[in-house]
Amino acid sequence: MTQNTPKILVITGPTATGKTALSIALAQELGGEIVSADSMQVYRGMNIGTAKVKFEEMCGIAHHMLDVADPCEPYSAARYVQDASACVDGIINRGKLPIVVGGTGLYIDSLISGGGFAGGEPSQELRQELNEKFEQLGGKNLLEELRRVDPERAARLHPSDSKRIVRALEVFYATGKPISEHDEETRSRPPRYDACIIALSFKDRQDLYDRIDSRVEQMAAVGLVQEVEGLLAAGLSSDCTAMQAIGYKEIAAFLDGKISLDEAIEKIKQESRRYAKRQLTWLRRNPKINWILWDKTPDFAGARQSSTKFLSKHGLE
RNA sequence: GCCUCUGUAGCUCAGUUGGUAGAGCAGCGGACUGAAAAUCCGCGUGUCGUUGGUUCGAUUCCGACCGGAGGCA
Repeated sequence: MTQNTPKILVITGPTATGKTALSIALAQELGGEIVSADSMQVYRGMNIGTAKVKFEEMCGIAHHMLDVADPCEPYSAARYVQDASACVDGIINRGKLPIVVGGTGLYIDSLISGGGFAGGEPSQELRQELNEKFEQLGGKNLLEELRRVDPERAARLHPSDSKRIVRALEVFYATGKPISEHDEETRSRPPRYDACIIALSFKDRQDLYDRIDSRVEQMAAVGLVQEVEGLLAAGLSSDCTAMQAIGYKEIAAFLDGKISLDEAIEKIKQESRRYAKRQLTWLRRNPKINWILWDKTPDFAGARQSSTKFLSKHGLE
């Protein structure tokens, strides 16, 4: 890492662990601005179901990377890196501390690491063509096709992993270069930022799950159904990326008469718990993370103290 | 009170003509580089209600008891 790699603070962790509240407290204390790292909070109008910070809660702290896309347009990790790095650089130029906060691990890692993504703008036509081919010929055959041009990547993928097989082929056909080669090259570049990463979670998994469950109840109580209704009325359809969001697809199924509201809410809770588990799996492999583990309930005063400690250890503040 | 059915994994249940058991869902672990709140992979976690009896051996057969459901009174 070179001497002048800009330093940033990252606050992450699974859903419903208090990232928003801690980030605002730290931004006030340290003179920071917040850059969201959440793949669903980028969409306008998706507020309740994504637990987006409310204006009153911001306490005057500048927030970036919220509401930057229309729910019907496809957003992506690559676009995120482009947009968010511009925000981070702007904050640094203003002499303030960038605080990246969110739970989308791929977005955060991609932002910090120096590499870009393979190929240029992905072609929707090519991708759709490959998706159809996957449907028709099956994963085994497509994986074989990939093996001929990129044996290294093919060896790592399971025949059922449609998204990754399709993407790997897409990159090869668009650029003539195997994605594995590209990834190797990009991984060796120096990181874009020198990040002090703090992750929040609970000591006891059950406490995390209880909190997720009650937050979902809250969302339902303050109008999640109406929010989804409004989005659907405005033209959001199930093939939009935004409709992959937990909370939205289930309520849409309810509004469609496929399941009851109770079933939808139970499903949202369960999917959120599973999502939190996947987030933990992602985070646990990163040895650089400084963990703050809540005992039953968040202790923000204590968290601010340990955060300051982590930051100074990192040469920040 | 009597009769019938029932009790097996967290849940719903299958099964063993007697050799200590397996599915789905839930759960847990993992992967992840332009869809990532997506996508994908792996893993049975068990006093077979309790207690006696028969048996080399009982979750399985028999008895009693306890819990649950239904029926007759």
